[in-house]
Amino acid sequence: MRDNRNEMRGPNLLFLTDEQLRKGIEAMFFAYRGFTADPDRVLSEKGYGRAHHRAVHFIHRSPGTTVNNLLGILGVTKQSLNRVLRSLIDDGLVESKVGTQDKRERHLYLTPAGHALEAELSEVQTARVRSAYRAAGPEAVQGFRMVLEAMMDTEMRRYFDKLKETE
Amino acid sequence: MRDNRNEMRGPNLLFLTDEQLRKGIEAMFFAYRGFTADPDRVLSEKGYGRAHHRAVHFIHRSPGTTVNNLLGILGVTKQSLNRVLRSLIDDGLVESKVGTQDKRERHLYLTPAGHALEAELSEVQTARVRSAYRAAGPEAVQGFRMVLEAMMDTEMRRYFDKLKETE
DNA sequence: TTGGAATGTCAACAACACTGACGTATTGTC
DNA sequence: GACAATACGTCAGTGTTGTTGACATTCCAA
Repeated sequence: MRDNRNEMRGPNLLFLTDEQLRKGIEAMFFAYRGFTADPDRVLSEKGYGRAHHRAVHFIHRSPGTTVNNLLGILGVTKQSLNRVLRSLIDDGLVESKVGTQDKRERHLYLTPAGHALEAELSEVQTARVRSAYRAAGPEAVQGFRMVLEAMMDTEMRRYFDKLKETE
Repeated sequence: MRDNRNEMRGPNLLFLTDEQLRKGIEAMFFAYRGFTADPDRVLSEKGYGRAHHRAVHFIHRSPGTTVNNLLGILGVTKQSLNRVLRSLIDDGLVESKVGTQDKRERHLYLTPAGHALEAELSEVQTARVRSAYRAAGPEAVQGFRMVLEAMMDTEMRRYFDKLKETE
């Protein structure tokens, strides 16, 4: 059985009760739905899915990234990623260039059309996050980010920190 | 084009820059993966998926809830939910009782086996959230919750608040 | 009592993840 | 130069989870 008496250890641990934790879990569930709702709408109009969004986002973030690197970030199999990349390349949103040093690698870039889709997706998703940030205030946002980072797998945090370096 | 010059409106708006927002988006993505990783492992051992987890969670949370109510909370089609409920009922984890007042309704309850699975899933997921909360501290947790709530669709927040009433 | 609304079920299909196996080109090593 | 390892792509098969469409049952109100 889980320790359910954190309350008795002092008032500063009240935020660790099972009830608080469960509400955090539910908040995470509902919020993530909102988080993806707007991009999902845009994507489905164009016959794409969430997987395409993720690929486009991280290629935009790290232009020239290799397939292997993207695989690590997204945490899916190459077969799964390949299906998505295939359609993006065929539709002219992503360009795949053979590596100059290592010709086995493929470096991925967004085409102008790819940048347009990225901008559209980013637009609607950022709007919601911005609105949430504004409503909650700067200190809340800092706490939000701290909890999220602590919630990641260590391996994922490595990728996250790498992306953060552009800060 | 999005306004990219919030910095110029005063130092208190620095948290609303595009860069900050994008990092928030990525944090949300990576953190949600961690958030679901542990339950996913438990579920796949037993031949279930994330949808089963959600159903079990909310039936546990609101015993006797109807299919229709669950539909609203989960935001999927009834056909999709039905498949999940079907397997849970067949496996003896969930009981479906015909309503006494309105015989069209089915009221859902966890069986002892259902409660056991719920406890196991809750255990591993809560452990991660608890650890993240502990690492971030109470004020961060409060901010985390505020941002998440502001990020929900208004309709989802209604469900969330309803669940919160048991506080 | 009859027709419409609400509730739930069955069937078929699509998106997207997975495993496993294999092929090809390139790189690095012995 | 032979050979293993790496990077990428692909084919085939499977499973979960979402979708639409069709349909049975139950309730309620005209």
